[in-house]
Amino acid sequence: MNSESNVSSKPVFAILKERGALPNNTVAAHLITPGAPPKVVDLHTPVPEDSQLEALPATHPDALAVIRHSSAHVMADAVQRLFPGTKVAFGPATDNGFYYDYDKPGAPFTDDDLRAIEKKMGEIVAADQRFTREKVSPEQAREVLQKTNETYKLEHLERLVAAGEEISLYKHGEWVDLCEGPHVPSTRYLKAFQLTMVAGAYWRGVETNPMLQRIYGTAFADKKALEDYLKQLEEAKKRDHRKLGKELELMTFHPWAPASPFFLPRGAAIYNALIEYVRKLYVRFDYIEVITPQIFDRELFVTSGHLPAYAENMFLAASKENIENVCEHLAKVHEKEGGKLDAAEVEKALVEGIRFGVKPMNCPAHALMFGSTRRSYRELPMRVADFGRLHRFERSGVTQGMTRVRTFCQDDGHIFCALDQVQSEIESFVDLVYAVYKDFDFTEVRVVIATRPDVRIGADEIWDKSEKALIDGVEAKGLKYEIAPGEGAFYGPKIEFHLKDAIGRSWQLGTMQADFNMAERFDLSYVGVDNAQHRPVALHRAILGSIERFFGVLIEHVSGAFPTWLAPEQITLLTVSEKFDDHAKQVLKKLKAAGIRATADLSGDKLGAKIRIARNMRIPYRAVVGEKEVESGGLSLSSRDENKDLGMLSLDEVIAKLLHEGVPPSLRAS
RNA sequence: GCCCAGGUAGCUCAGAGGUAGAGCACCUCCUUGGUAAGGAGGAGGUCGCGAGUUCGAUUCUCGUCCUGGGCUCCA
Repeated sequence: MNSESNVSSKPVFAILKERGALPNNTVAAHLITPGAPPKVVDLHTPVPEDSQLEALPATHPDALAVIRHSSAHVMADAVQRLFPGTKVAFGPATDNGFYYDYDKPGAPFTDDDLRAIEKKMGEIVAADQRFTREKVSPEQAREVLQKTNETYKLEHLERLVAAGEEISLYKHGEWVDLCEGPHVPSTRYLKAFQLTMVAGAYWRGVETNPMLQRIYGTAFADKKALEDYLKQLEEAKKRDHRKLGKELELMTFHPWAPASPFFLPRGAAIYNALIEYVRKLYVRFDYIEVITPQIFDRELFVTSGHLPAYAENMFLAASKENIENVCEHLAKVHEKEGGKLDAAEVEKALVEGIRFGVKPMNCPAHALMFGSTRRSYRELPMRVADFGRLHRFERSGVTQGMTRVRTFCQDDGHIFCALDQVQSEIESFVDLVYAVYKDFDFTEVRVVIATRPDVRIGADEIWDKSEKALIDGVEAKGLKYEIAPGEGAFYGPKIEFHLKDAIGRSWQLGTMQADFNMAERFDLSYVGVDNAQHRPVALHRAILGSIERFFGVLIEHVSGAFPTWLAPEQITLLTVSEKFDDHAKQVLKKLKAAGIRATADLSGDKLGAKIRIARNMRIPYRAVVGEKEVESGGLSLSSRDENKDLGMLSLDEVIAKLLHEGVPPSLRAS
């Protein structure tokens, strides 16, 4: 932006036009600098005449972001026309649309308001107002924003000035915004938009800041693309694990256990199959499984650092005796202080008097086990697995179906190893994770490295070492990754493996965390080859993450149609009439004896109805039992996945087929 | 926790200041039917919970719990 060129500058559209490279649907352009990612510029921005440029059609993803950002401006314009006195804050494009945050005096926006705003936006679009960019001095910007009393924008301006950023104003019609752009040439280019919802959002996302009203919208290059997107959203809703979980009788919830799933028999079958799958892997990957307590003396959590670094997320537990002791203590203080008690005193008494904590993580228990006896370097790396149930108090507004719950089980494990074993443990864990995700047909895995948070334990040198170990490990495997600054756990940085749900929200499932703190806090050691004491390193890791969350994401991934190896019912027998019930019962017995999860529909329904029910329940195989089957001793099989009739198969063939498909792909014989 | 929207039968949902309705599921009976819903009848609700306004509240008001969408946080 500040490169001095001796070539004269011209607006982008003029240059492209001269070169005959400006198609009709162009909304912006890429300014290409060798060795750097292309920069999106608007068509009226002057650039050096010899610039390398590429016209962006409306359908290009980068152009879409421009369209959406411009839509946000037009929405803000419409809002301020309809609701004078409303201030604007931030209004960016997002992955699926755009939003703008408003400080609106009086009542929040209603759905009717949204429709009115859309209508006003339509008028602004029809007026074909040009977007213009103006490079200004901080003083000029200040003057404009003070005149319009845009206090949020003024605050932001001062940050930009402090950071030494170039300041620009964008204008369409009479509406001005502090904005770096780029934008479409004119409002007429906004052909398909829709406002979707209102939500509260804190100014700058900080909870102590005032809450603003955020209006979300979406915009596309044309009406058809918008309709396709809305249709896709509808489809995604059908796959929602909360809806399917209810329909397929997988789980249920009760207000008396908020955010805590009950697994119904069918859900429990899948849940157990997932754990069985991981257990088999543990045999192959040299893990040892342990079972640890649920409730601990608070001393454990003081030692581990969970109190106070994680206290807000913990359930504390007390015996009746604990509470009586606290009450007695407080009663005495109350008497001595002449009837006065201050809140701090009460809190102190409570926190100290409530003796127990419910574990939110397994690691402290594993540390105790490691420390329970003298350890040798020969035992390392020691890979300790635990399917213990964890409880975390999640704030009421953040829980969500199965993907964010208050009680869950992780395929958790801690690897105690020597410093020089860290790298290879990280690398082999990455291999393990990818092998597992492949079995579930998850291909879009996002890798994030989360670094030190503000609230943390341990010295900065230790954090430097931990973060480097993770980055080295991921790079050694040649994986692409993003850095999430400040997102690490309080005891160490994390590699996170993210997968998307039906609605496109990204969830962390697998994780590996390097922890140089825990061994220190629990004073863990092992005897080395040199006969001296050494500190082990602890690696926290989970593959599926929490079984609950993984289950939720998996339901959506397969739309409730679980592969045969996970399906709660692998095959169901459908009798043509009651006359064949006895035969069906015999076949059922044989299937079950062979280890197949089979059921039979002996209801009075007609065959067509039974088929419909079985299909709706997404059962992998349906077998019809009638006259022909009784005579031949076989089964007429049809497949959910191939969606076709497989014809008459002998019972042995059916059993062989189901046993084969009954194991995860990576464990099958052939 | 904060902002917004919800909570009516097991499920999906309609309804309205005068003590509730549909479809599916469930129960009984008829039908014994060969590849996506055969028929008839029946039972089932303190309209999330608690207060207030009212002659009367499931409907209006307030509080509370739960769910959903965001903000924020995490597996």
